[in-house]
Amino acid sequence: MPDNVASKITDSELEVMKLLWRAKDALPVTAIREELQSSKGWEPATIKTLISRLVSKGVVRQEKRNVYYYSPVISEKEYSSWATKNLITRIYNGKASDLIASLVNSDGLSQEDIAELREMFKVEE
Amino acid sequence: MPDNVASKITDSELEVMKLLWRAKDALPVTAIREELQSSKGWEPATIKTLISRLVSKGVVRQEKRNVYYYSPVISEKEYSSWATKNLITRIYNGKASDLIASLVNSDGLSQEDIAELREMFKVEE
DNA sequence: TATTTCGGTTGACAATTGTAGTCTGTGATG
DNA sequence: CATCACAGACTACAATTGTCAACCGAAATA
Repeated sequence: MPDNVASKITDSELEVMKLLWRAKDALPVTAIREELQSSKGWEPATIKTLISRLVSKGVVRQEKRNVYYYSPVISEKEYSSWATKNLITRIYNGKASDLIASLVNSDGLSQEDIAELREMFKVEE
Repeated sequence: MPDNVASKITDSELEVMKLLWRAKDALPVTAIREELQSSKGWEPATIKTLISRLVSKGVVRQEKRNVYYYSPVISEKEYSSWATKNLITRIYNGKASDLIASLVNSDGLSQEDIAELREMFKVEE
């Protein structure tokens, strides 16, 4: 998750990553194409480009079988926590609690979220 | 804060915004240049470009005096809460509490942060 | 007033991103 | 076996981004 890796996952590429993360196993292009073609309306060429770029960026691995099978090199958790820390660094001066305060003060939390958070931060030790 | 506005503030541009947010009043290029030239090592030309782009994007306003004075159209709070919600939508499936859970599970929070959060989510009613 | 300085505008240029077409070889199918 | 479909590699191309230079007119200064 160094900057030079995860930061380079672009919006479109992220859609591919999400699909790979959802899959438990490596996927052939066929499967990737099938899903993204209908869900995103992308041409097969577009999907192939995105996959290649992810491979060159080193965030997707390809295993040779009959045909290449693709799987993520970085996990969704790694990526999302990296992206979150990145946001905190960039716009909350590194203070995670500022981020959360901002959520609280800008109606960014649903009742449900709040309930879960109460649970999460209950003093339990 | 509509997508089409805030989403277009790029990394370099954000540095300019931060400076404008810090200033209580509108600033002339001189002031902006002075600060960013040393802090960021940018050429005056670069700084002028960034300002112009922010103006065309509608996130910075220019007031004509002897010389233009620049001030932010969107506040830092608006921007940061927009950016946060954007992150939540893009990578946490819209669940703010997932973001926070990710912070908790990835050592993204200092002891201090946690203390503040306990305070924040204490069941108080 | 002649000269210097610099704000504002325009242009530039490489790298990245979003989106897609082409070509070639090989495995699937008739 | 002949043909087809498609995976993979390469090319394309406009828009955006990061950086900056050049020019022009006005303000400051000598």
